[in-house]
Amino acid sequence: MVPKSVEIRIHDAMIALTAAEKRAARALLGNYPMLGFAPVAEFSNAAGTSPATVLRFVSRLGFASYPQFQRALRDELEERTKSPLQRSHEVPARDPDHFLDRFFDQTIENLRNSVGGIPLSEFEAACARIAEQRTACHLVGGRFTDAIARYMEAHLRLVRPGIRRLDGRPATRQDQLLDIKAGDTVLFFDVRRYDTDLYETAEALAARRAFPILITDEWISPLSRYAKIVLPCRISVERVWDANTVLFALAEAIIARATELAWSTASRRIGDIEQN
Amino acid sequence: MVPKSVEIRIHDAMIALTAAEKRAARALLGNYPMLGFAPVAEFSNAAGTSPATVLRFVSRLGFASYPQFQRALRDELEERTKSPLQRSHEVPARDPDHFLDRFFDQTIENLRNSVGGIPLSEFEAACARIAEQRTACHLVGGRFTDAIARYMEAHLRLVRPGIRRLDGRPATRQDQLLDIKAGDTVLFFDVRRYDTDLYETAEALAARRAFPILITDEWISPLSRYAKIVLPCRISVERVWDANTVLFALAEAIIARATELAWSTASRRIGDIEQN
DNA sequence: TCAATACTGAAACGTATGGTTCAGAATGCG
DNA sequence: CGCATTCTGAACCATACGTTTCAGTATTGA
Repeated sequence: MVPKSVEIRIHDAMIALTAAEKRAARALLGNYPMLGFAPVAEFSNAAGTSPATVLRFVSRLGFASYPQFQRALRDELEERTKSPLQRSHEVPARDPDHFLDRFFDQTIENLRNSVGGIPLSEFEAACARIAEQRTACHLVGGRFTDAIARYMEAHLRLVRPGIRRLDGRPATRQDQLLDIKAGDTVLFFDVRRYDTDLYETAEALAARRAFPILITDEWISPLSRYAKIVLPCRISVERVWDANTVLFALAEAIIARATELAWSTASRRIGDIEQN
Repeated sequence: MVPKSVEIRIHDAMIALTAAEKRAARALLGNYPMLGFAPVAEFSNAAGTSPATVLRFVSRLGFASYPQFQRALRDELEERTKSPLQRSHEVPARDPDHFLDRFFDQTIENLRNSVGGIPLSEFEAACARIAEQRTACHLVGGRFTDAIARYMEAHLRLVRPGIRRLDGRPATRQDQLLDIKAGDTVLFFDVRRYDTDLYETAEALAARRAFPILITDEWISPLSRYAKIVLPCRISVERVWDANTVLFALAEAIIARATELAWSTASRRIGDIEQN
């Protein structure tokens, strides 16, 4: 029988490990396999536990001694670097049908497909617009996507002044609309089970000559009617759930790109804040 | 000055090495860097020379001792595996250098790597715990991750009763702690620039016998000390930004799985809500 | 061919490292 | 709440490991 990979051994054993031993396991997985080449004392230090526990951990993995464990790591590493595809940090093959793996695979698939559906020029234009500081920038999300709007708000506030997030409640929204000026950028998140309230909001904004950008799903929110820029994402997962991870990823990409574009001011603001 | 790679040092030194030392050098280059992790005796054996020669060889490379040489190898390996390499299996991208594509590629890579680092048993245990309705479930996020906590809150509220999100401000947090009972689940999000406030919170919770679950980054928040379950994610993007998309994806996976597990009640609750 | 020099590995040494024990702390159960 | 059990790390021990020494061997130049 081929000896099992150390990584797999850890996963298998994980459930039976004690608290301190788990810390050791995590530390090792955290920078695998390098930490295993360190002396026990350093390992235990990095894991925040005692050398004794590390030794127990190693023995639970089925190794007779620490050196033997290290040798296994070395052999494994050798095996890996010799194999045709340099699969330096590949997923250890385990049950490919497990929920988590399937879910992540699907998410990855969505990300892939989404990239293709987003025109680069649109993406660039959106980022440029958001980095543009002469006009204010407003963020609006729906029931679930509001969280994404908040995330973006928290980041963009570091980058530039004039960031606002519109509150979710339709009642207060009317008031907030008053602050939006002609030329202001408004970034909408709207996905399936499209929010009908938003529809009115968008209409009002169009009348005010704002610049609406829409991030939506593959079925495209009716808001697109009013949007100057539309960025569609693939969100369905196995036809059961809709997953907003792709929206989130896109939000992060926009944040990152806008930060680049507005770097001259962003760096100053960030610097100021870090000092406190 | 940045320390030179060991490999380069060897090449530089090669010309000045003696015959037996060259054998050592070749052996090391021959299966680099694994042989360097072996004890001196084994190294010398593999190189067909004596331990003394290996030591001399190492010292010629400019290292003060064999352990120091090994540490350099480890650091180097670490550096290498952390860099954004291995993008062989990818979308036939149009402009592969464009920001958006690169960003998504990196995110995909992070998702891939993250799956490997999360033990299924831990993931399952966390979901089961969150689906468990006899105890309350509290969510806590940091500066940016608070948005993710909110997202999760919005979903889990549909699934089961007893969901609460702790407010970010340390002042109000004290009051909120009072509501947490022994056995309650507390889900923390904590990534780099770890929130020191959270640390105290976690300590207090541990004293109250709550059940802390931690979602963190590859460097593992110090909170892990108190956590019963730790789910680490890969978040670094090209060493410049940290991206929380993976955290978000994990949050969604947990939501989805917990929904499955608690389906009997979840379906009823969702049905009730949809009717309105 | 011989002498001077450099190289090499066997053996001896001291230390840092892995391993073990045990008392105290934490945990879980009745 | 208190007992039994398990877990944990401090202190200790044995030894394997890196290191040094030194005598023997090869190499080079005269």
